[in-house]
Amino acid sequence: MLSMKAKYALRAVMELARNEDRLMQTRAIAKAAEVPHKFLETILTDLKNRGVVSSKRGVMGGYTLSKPADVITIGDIIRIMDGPLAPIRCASVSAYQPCDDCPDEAACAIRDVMKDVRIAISGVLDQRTISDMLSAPRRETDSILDD
Amino acid sequence: MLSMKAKYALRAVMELARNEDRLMQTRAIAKAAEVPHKFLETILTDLKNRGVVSSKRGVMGGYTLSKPADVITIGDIIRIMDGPLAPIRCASVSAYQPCDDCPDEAACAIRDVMKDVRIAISGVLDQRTISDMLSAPRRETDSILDD
DNA sequence: TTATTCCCTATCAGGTCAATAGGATTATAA
DNA sequence: TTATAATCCTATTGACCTGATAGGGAATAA
Repeated sequence: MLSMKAKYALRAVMELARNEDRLMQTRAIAKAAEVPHKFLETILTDLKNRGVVSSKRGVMGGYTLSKPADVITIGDIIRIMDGPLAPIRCASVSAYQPCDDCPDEAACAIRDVMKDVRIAISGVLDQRTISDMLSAPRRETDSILDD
Repeated sequence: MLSMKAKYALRAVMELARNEDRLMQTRAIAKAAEVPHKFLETILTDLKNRGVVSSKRGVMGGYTLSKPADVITIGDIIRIMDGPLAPIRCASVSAYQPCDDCPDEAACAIRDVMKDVRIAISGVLDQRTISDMLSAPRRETDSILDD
């Protein structure tokens, strides 16, 4: 599940990317990205703590991306907001933790499948960068697969 | 995120699959699958309403799968327990719903990526069946991709 | 007719999510 | 040096979701 927070963060970062290196104030970002202003502040704090954006305080202050938009992936942003991509902790690399009700992890078929799901998800989200999203080439990916 | 409920459901269905066509009581399933008994009852009710299992009441009653284990996919079970696989409703086929804060869905890059994620997830979960999980061939799928 | 088993409704505590409030701190411009 | 504009910090809120249990009703085999 993609949280509101992650969705907002993606929109905010895209907005910053559109503004190149110019500082942008929270009010302006909030308006452009349609994110509640106070909520956006907490989001930007998280992004700052994880090195995605930089800030400058005081009059004429604001936020910028701290690295080029083409090295920031969608996966980066979503991990910061929502945590690991893996559907279950025991299938996670960065946040591995065993299930406390699992008698034999090595033989767990569920974990096995979820590892593949994790790979599938990160395969998509770590390929796409913020700059990819800005110059989104309309693809026709409607498939027969259900969800 | 895979909920406890979905995880329990998978284990329960696997247990029923191991028992072939024999009726199995909730207590036995709960013990074998290590699922809290009362919680399991609600899970089995859901599975029954969606045609995955059948039940018989009274003395000597119990549950069985209502179709062969090799036509029940992991995706089936997870959808019943946790809802659509898509990370966001606007990217869902079976449960599509527009974001109420989206000015132009056709131009939404986020939706575009999430559609690909949905395809990636269902690509994994709809290929694996319950019987696949029982005869799990230990694969070496540890990858470099992070999560 | 009784023991066993599934079935139904209701409830619960704890946690997470989305969002806001209210002000402290810092920096610029006048 | 002061007014102002901005980020930053702490705390709180209501609504909803999750995992789980309680208590009994209804069917059925022995």
